[in-house]
Amino acid sequence: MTIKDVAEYSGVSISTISRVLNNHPDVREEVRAKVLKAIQELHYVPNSSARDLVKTQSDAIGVVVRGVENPFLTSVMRSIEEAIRGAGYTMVIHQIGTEEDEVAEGAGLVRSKRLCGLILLGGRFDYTPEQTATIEVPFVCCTYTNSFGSLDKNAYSSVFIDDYAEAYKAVNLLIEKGHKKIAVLLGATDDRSISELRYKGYCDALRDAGIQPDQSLVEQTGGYSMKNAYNATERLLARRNDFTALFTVSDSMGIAAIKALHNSGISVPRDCSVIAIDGIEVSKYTIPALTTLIQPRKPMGYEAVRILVDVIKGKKNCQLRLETELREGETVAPPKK
Amino acid sequence: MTIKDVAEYSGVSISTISRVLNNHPDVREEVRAKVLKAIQELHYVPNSSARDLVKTQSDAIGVVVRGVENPFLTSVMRSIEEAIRGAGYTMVIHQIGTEEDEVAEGAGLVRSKRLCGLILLGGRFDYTPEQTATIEVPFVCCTYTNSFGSLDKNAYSSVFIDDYAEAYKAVNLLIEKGHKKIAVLLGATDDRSISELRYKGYCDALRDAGIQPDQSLVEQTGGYSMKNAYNATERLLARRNDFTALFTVSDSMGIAAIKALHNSGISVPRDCSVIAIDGIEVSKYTIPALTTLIQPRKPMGYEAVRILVDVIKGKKNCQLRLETELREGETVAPPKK
DNA sequence: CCAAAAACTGAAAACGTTTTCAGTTCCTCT
DNA sequence: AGAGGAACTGAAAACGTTTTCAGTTTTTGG
Repeated sequence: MTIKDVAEYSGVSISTISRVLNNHPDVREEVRAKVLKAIQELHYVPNSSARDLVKTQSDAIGVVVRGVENPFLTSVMRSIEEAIRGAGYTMVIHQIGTEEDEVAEGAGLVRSKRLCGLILLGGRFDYTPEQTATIEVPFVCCTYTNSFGSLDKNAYSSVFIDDYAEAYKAVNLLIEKGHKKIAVLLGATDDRSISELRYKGYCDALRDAGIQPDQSLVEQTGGYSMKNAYNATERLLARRNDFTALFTVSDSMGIAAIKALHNSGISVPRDCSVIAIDGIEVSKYTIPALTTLIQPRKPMGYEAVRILVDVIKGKKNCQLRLETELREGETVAPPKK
Repeated sequence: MTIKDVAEYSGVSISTISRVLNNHPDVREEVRAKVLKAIQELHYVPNSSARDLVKTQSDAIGVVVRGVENPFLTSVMRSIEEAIRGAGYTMVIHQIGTEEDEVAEGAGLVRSKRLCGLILLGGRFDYTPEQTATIEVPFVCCTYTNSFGSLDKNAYSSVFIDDYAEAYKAVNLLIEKGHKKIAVLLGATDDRSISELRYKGYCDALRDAGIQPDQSLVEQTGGYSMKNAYNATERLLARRNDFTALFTVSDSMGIAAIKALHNSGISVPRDCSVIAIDGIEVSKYTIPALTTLIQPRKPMGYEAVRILVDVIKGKKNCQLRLETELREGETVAPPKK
């Protein structure tokens, strides 16, 4: 069942069928109707391989995602899929492990699958111009800080939150409640810029409040899994048990930390407040419900795709910063005195 | 950069390059080495559109997933992606809404993207022979009961758990602890077979213990979201508040139900025990940790892909039943007095 | 009513592979 | 040394589209 069959069936040439399929204006309304009817009746479906071949590009958008163990990213992925499908494209997905591969794998995908665009989801983003040049199609970096450092703004697009400012906001909220000994759970050591920036936000919030940051209140989880966060909290507790509040860089980490605190007989928020960043669904239903800065997951995905499609269609690259919104849960309270 | 360039560069014909690329035996070792070197040096990447066109099939496996709001499915999806990538295929993903579309959308995908196989993830599975015939490639149904009813066993493959037996197991566990008034939270009304079968398992477990099932202890959530489950629990509580245990058909629902119970002043497990089916990561870290029957998520995804690839390569269809494993959490206790 | 423009249509080339078929070269065995 | 076969290679067709270019029909304006 090819375009040729449709042509014969409806008594016009192959070219006309193709024109109808691609909404070219040069087709008489009458002919168009006839062709559409034929397509219907024959249950014809165009062969996208053939189309891609001549167009030298497919309608597939690649999504390279790093750190799928974080449910927050899964959630963004879902909205990306919706948006991609809504825009008439196809989504090809690719999870990756270590960060270094990210660009390289993405570039490989683009070349072999003739992708028309790429979304890099979940990693840091401070690639070199050489690295980004290997990606030959428009791409959007989604979630997490955009480090504008080495790259020409017009070379890429991104949708992101300001990790520094959001961390500052979260920690400041704890300070406003009266907390002074505030611990922090940072992510993997390999996602430099995110942890670095959020750590910087944490430190600056403390300093601006006249509190000297204390290294022994800082713990690296070494990965975004809940298990890692649980263990990190135990390490932290083994070292210090006098902090009255804890800031974690993801909701998952926050939930695991609360469990670890609980298992050590520390009640949240009575003995220790907890605040996180992400705003995943489940953290509304934990006991106590997590207080967190909600990242706009849906908009993040939608905007990433919208921007990508725009750039594919010829518009300029663009960088979009989104803001979090506080969701007051039940894990933040003033410190006991 | 095409195969032609590689041919010229290495001084052999196009056909030979193709043979090297496809590991045909008829190439002298010396020539093969020369060609591979050329490919390396030119950074040649084959154009899969062209390849797919002549092969009349791509290397893409479609995954049609229904009910992504359930984190359990997301988790299976991840293992599917890993397996697909590991087997050298590409994953094309497609979320769908209502069940009726499932087969139709899948079939459409197959035809237009020339998929070489399909995985139907998360829905019930009692399609008619006519429906399945529209899918022209091998496919595997993954997760949830296989209703062998109308279909020839050789027409499809599946990886599933026995919803009836697992529900029976869960409820029986509560009965063994001494519970008699056991409520149940069922899923959406439109996923007939799953809810039906799990409901049947629930009823039979009760009857076998000499307890008459009671309609007023049964509540439909009308969807797998946590919000739905929370609301359903409130409806249930408005009607009855004398049940001592609750069985929910997913972990997410269990977590939301516990929150609803908690907010009504009912403590789990002191006043009410809860057991669920799924075994997602986060339910280990809730307070209290959820007692649940773990579905083997990783094996489920891996096996689905393994079977699919086998069938693509010519093996017979196969139906694989997996078993759950109990994870003792902190939400099940004997009833008060 | 004619010329020119506009609207529409078809033939054929092109996209980059795989694969068949027909060689050609190189062994191996008598 | 020559025949027969094995091993290897290349030319060309085919896959199903899109698109260019040229041709035909229809419409418009004078």
